[in-house]
Amino acid sequence: MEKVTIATVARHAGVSRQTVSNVLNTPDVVREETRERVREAIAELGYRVNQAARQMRTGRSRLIAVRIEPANDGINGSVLDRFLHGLTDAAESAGYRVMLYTAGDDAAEIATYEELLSSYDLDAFVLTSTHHGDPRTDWLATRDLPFVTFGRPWGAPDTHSWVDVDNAAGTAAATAHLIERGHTKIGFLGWPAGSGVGDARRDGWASLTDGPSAAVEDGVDTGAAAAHELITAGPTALVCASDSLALGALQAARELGQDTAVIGFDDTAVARAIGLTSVSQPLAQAAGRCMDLLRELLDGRAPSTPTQVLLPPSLVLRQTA
Amino acid sequence: MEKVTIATVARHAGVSRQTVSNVLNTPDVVREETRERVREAIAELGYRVNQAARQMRTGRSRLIAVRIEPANDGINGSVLDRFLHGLTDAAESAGYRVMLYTAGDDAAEIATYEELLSSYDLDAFVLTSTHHGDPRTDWLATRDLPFVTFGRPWGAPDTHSWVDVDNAAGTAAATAHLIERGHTKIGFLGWPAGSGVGDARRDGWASLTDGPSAAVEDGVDTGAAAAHELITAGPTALVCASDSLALGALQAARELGQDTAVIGFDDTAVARAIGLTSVSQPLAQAAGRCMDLLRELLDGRAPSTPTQVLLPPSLVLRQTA
DNA sequence: TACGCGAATTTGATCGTTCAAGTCCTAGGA
DNA sequence: TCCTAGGACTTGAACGATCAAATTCGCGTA
Repeated sequence: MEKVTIATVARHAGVSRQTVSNVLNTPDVVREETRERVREAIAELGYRVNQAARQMRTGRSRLIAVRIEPANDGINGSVLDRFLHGLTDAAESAGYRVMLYTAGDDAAEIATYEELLSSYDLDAFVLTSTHHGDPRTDWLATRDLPFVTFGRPWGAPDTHSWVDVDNAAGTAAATAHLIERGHTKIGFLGWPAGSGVGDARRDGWASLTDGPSAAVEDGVDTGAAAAHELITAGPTALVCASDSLALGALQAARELGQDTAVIGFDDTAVARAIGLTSVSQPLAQAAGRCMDLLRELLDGRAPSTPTQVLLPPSLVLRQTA
Repeated sequence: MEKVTIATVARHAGVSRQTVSNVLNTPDVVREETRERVREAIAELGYRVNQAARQMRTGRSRLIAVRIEPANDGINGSVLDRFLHGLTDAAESAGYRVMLYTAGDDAAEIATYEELLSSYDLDAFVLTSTHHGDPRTDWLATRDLPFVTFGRPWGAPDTHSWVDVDNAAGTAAATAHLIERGHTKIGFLGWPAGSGVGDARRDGWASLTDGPSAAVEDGVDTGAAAAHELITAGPTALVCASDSLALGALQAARELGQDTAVIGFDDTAVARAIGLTSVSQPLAQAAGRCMDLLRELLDGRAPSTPTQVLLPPSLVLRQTA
């Protein structure tokens, strides 16, 4: 079977190239009868738009770029994995495709933007792992390029659209659940102050109770050590900022012979494996919303002020709480 | 800054468009002096090839497609994640980019191939999760499309190039390590016969010893139950087909008050988190080799018979063995 | 001196689509 | 009857690269 182009379809339907193009891009300017005839021809011939040709003329590629990060060293792998899957899904149904790239640091990433834009005419970017003083958003914003971040702009004004998970709501839900179960002394095991995410997770817990708390770097061992001390202070339950810390807490409780209730964060594979109750981020949903925001930007129907979406996480109940 | 095309460069260097194109694609036909002059102009203007235009003429996109799977329900998340990262990296340094797609089943995936080929002129595919009677490889092979699988064609002849990890060598290394540590009665906890990967992992263990063994569906609970029985049969060490099973085995050993040595497979986040000794797949390396094979195919310098690459996994020693 | 040959470079056509500027046709108003 | 308006559709040009064929330029040889 030889190549089917817009000209083939046109000939087959007895119209001109442009009319076929119109059926595809601005169907309302074509008479209904003609439109149907062309659509039939398209279906019959199995015609598909050649993106390269379209792109050359319009300058748009229907491609979206996302950075894939090295597998997280810690316990929290596969969060990005799930987000990526959701994004690919959402992009597909919007007629877009996801392209991957890697970059060692922010500067390299910005260089990659230039490359992707000039070589591939990329339509938009989705940024993850936003952090304090992130130079990437500025770079993109200055050039008026469409982008959305998954993660809010920590410490910077909300000058662009973003989607994030409400971390505070997550730990608050966890704390509320423990209170409902009758716990009255609930501790918190988190990270050192300063990271936006970590602070929010602590705040959610602090909004409902005021038990003992500790702050350590993420890790199973650090978590175990801190939990050891914490538990001896008397709480019957611990809310943790990550599954790693929660795992450490469980180990500490076992060593101490205590039946401390423990709740983690991120609902990682580890949590599923060991039956750890954990706060789960709605990653597929977040990806979908990112795509929604991007489409608004790309279709030019974005509101004048950027949109911010904050999604509530859910609590996955298992054995540990 | 306005658009820099090949014509801009040509004007700047005082040559024709075609000469610039030659410098880019077949530098050896251009006189050295001219070549240098053109290269300087390219650098000075920051020129980059427009892939869409190139693609329209050549029919090649320098794009490679990989399917991103829904996050594995089990404990083994992030294996694909790491592979993807490696592939993106390798592709980048070969001048290619990775495009993602999703597909519910093999039929949907084949439909996606058609779409990707006709709309985006995809250059090649990397397939993961190969399985018995995989229709995808046949479809691609019949159409003479370049592809490589990560995972060998289970039960089918080696008619295409593939890269895989030597599962048997992995469990053999684990077993050898246990023997070296003085264990004489080493059991195996694996999956029901029939899956290529699972059988290979069992074979590796069986090649060095002949302790008791069990076969159950993957999972922490199923693993714990099976290990419970297995351990009472007397082995002082267990080689497991997955980290999930290994985790179950550890739980069983603890319940029984035994200090059974345990080794898992895949070196997942869980293993890292709980200190489980595990067999680690060289995913970045596998991705690199996949890309190597693809380049051979794409450059037309592939040997007449397809290449098969079998990579040895490594044993990551931690506390459990 | 003229000729032929190969290396180096240039010119024109082309890929498949969309944009911009036509053409054609019918209906309605003066 | 003629003119205009506007809806429906068509035509030519252009996007930026590469392919194929043509041209130019030395240089060795008859």
